[in-house]
Amino acid sequence: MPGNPNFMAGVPELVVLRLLRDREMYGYEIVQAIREQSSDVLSVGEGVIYPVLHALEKDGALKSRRKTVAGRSRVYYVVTPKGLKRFEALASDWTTLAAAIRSVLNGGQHVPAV
Amino acid sequence: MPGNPNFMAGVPELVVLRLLRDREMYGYEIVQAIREQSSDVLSVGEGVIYPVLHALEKDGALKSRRKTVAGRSRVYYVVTPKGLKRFEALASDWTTLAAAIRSVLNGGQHVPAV
DNA sequence: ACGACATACCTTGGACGACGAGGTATAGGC
DNA sequence: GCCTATACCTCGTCGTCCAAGGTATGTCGT
Repeated sequence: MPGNPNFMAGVPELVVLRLLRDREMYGYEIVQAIREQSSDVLSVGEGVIYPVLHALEKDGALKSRRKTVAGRSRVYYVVTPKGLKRFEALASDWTTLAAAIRSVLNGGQHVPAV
Repeated sequence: MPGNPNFMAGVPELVVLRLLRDREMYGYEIVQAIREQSSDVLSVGEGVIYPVLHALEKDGALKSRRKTVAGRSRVYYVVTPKGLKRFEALASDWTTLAAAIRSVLNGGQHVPAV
């Protein structure tokens, strides 16, 4: 059957998990944090982030709670242990992948470990 | 309208152009070269490569010629100047992107320009 | 001679992620 | 009162990737 885990996909998910690993955040905040922390290179809009958050929560990787701050109702997310494991797996995959591509770009030589 | 250039896409294209920059190659050979040069991390099958080759040729980034080697009929591809420019643009984009993601993974510090 | 395998090309159908656009609601500044 | 920013969300679309399958021909073992 067709429809395989696209080897390139899942970057938004990875980034979201990374941000939430540090502290609890809400969707709107995450969108801007990604923009800022990547110096505007990554522009992952709300149309991407909210579905990712919902999917991660449904999967048990995140937990949410409503909080009202400064008269604003927000949905804050925190990473669960399961989410942390998932982050570590994704981060590892990404590192391997990026190294492999770099390796090809450099002419097929082996890239020495850091 | 929806349907934007997916910011993550184009890795197969990038890799194909990189390989062909060194020497002319044919599809079947490219598939295996990617596997080997990436130590099996990148497994980009024929179903990906052939369409990419056709699209690049149609775009004027590659030129093909049939050649028969050792009783085998093959379609060899070479990069055109246009293809070279395209490769350089893609490679630059990829480098920027990978740095941005790495930056976020490392905690949002600024990555100095290359 | 014949089957099995590797080489070499190609197309099709579909899954999935990413995306822009749009829709709702409230708070604060002018 | 109005506009903008904040904050949430969903829908439809689209591009990309992918496995599976199909064709053809050369080589090797038996």
